[in-house]
Amino acid sequence: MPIVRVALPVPLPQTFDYIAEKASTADVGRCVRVPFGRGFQNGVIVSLVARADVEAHRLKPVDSVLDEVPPLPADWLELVAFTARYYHAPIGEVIHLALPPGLRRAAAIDDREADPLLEATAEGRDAVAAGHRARKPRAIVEWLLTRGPARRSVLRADLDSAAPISDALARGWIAPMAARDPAASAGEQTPTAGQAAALATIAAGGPGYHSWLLHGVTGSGKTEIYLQLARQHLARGTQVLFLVPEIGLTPQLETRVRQRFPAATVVALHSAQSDGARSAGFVQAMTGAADIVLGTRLAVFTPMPRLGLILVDEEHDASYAQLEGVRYSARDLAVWRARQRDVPLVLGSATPSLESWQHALDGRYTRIDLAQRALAASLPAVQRIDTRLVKLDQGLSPQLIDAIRQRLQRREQSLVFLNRRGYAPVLSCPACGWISGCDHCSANRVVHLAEGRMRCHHCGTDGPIPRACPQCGNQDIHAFGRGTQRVEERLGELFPDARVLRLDRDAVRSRPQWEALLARIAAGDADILVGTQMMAKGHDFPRLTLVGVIGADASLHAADFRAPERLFQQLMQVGGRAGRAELPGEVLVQTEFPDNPLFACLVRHDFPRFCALALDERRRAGFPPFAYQAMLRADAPAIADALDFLRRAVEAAQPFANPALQIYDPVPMRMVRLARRERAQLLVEALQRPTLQTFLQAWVAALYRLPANRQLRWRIDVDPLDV
DNA sequence: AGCACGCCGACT
DNA sequence: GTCGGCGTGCTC
Repeated sequence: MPIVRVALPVPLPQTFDYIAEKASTADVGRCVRVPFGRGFQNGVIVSLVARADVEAHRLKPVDSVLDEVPPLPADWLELVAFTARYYHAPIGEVIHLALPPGLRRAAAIDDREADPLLEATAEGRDAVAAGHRARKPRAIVEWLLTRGPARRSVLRADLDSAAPISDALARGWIAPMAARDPAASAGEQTPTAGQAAALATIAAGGPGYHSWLLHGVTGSGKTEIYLQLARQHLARGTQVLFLVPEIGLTPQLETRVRQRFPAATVVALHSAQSDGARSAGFVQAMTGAADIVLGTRLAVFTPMPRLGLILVDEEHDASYAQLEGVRYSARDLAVWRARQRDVPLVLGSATPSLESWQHALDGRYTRIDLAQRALAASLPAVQRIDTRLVKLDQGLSPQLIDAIRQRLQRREQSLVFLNRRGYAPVLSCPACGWISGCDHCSANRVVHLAEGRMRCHHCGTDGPIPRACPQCGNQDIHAFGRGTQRVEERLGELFPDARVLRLDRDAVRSRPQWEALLARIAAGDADILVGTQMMAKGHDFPRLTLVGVIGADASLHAADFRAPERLFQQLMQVGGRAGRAELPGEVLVQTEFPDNPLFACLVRHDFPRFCALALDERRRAGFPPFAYQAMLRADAPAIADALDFLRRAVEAAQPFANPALQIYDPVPMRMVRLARRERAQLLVEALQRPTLQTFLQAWVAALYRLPANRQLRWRIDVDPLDV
């Protein structure tokens, strides 16, 4: 009697065996419905086994094998198994995360192409030539005749949304294209010398595994390189996986890819889309119908039978790391995946992560430096303003205010960059010392004057702004410090005729809102922008010539050893917004520490030098990438319980202790309290990855056996980014 | 995670 | 006398 091993979406570190009378090896990778406990669960058959790992009488029969969907391929199961093994997560949970919900339920899959590639027919041509009086359908034909075949969605987006596409189809003036060449490329740019050299180098690497680190400043044309590489691989008949940090912030990239490859089937995958859309895209990729999969970190789990190339844009971006639930880094998995499938991988960034940079120094990756900006613009002039020497006006130095004034006179745009939302980070009573702490977190509630609320940025709870001190009744309470709202307010007072626009998570809540604001900026309908880190991400602002950075010092001496890396990346990225084409840019950085080497590197745009300094520090301190870390985190309503669990975890580690492995003491987290729970953590470190992994495997198994209160939750974080 | 079983307070 | 609190234990 065949026995199948099934991964189920339960937080248990094991698989479950079932009897399946008619199962064969062909069913491995299929979704199944199985009885589990009281009810039923959907899972995936991961293997066929000769013997169950429990006594035979405990085995239950499979309820049903869902065979409308082709089974998930073996290489996909390997990827999922690797993820579970490396991140020490239950395999069922990894599958749960990697499979679209619709597919897990395995409803009938709609395989027909929802977005056909349309072309003008001979009849359509005649109708245009004859000047047929049906003006609107005729316009569609004319569009296709001038611009070439296009997807229905592209037509919809480009023409009047009410364009009668079905009418034109019914008239036979346009028709879905029968034969298509996915590599047909529209509007390809002639590569610059730098781009051509990069393309030649990568092409010389051949179709097998190779990791390339494409380092190019903002505007050096990395996207064009990605697209030309994609074209080369599409021409070979292979699929391209293109990972991006957040699709929400880069809507124009999806459009650009679709327009570049009108005949290719482009599938976008991200967590914000509907079940149906995600499942459809997943199946299209799995059957090989999709040519390009463009997606966020989730998309690394897309099965792709013809995979030929993996692209990871902005590889340093923190959003490749999933921080909740199963913790994984899509960038690191992409590297594993490229190796597994023996395909080339391109990691691109203007400011690569120190991990990737070091890999390039070690020769594991090959670095390609794209020096110039493609648009013949020079890099912005970066200057430090020593804030110890001047009087600040709501955080703004006289030099910055002057520079903004000059931009206003020249009708250019300025951006004040400040990584702090809200009006003021804390409200406080000078009489009794009361401060606006959050009841659920060890953080302060931030004043949001625009909304008239006090809000905790960690747990989201909010309340009205008190008029008097809740503790002593003093009416004279003050908002200390400043956030984007306060700077926006002050700039409005300083420059009453200027149009000041604030761009932060509070002002931009949705993608349409963001696009509307971007359009406003592009139209020149704003003079001064006040923005947080969301302004650092790749957008072009043609009239922006000044970036003022205020409040950068906070990250300079933060406890997190990665803070300077993030700061430098952020400042380089946001600085890259200044100056385009014919207008030179200027960046003014306000700091009390102008002598910090980080700023010296920034002034010279010397990313390699910054990396050398930062890596040297990391090496001497024994931090990643020169050590491998895992963090055990526990949280409970009371810190004592979290710490107690971690202490017992340390004891449980003793049998597997290894002199090459360092287990640190449990400590409360920097922000102990978050959303009514108190948190502690325990760091484990080794100089070699296998040392750490061998230990973790044994230790995590022991942790599952540790008795723990139901209130207590724990998780392991391999290669943690926040230490 | 669910969802059972299993022993101690206020209720028809 | 029961209905129900959430403390442990299991799920092939």
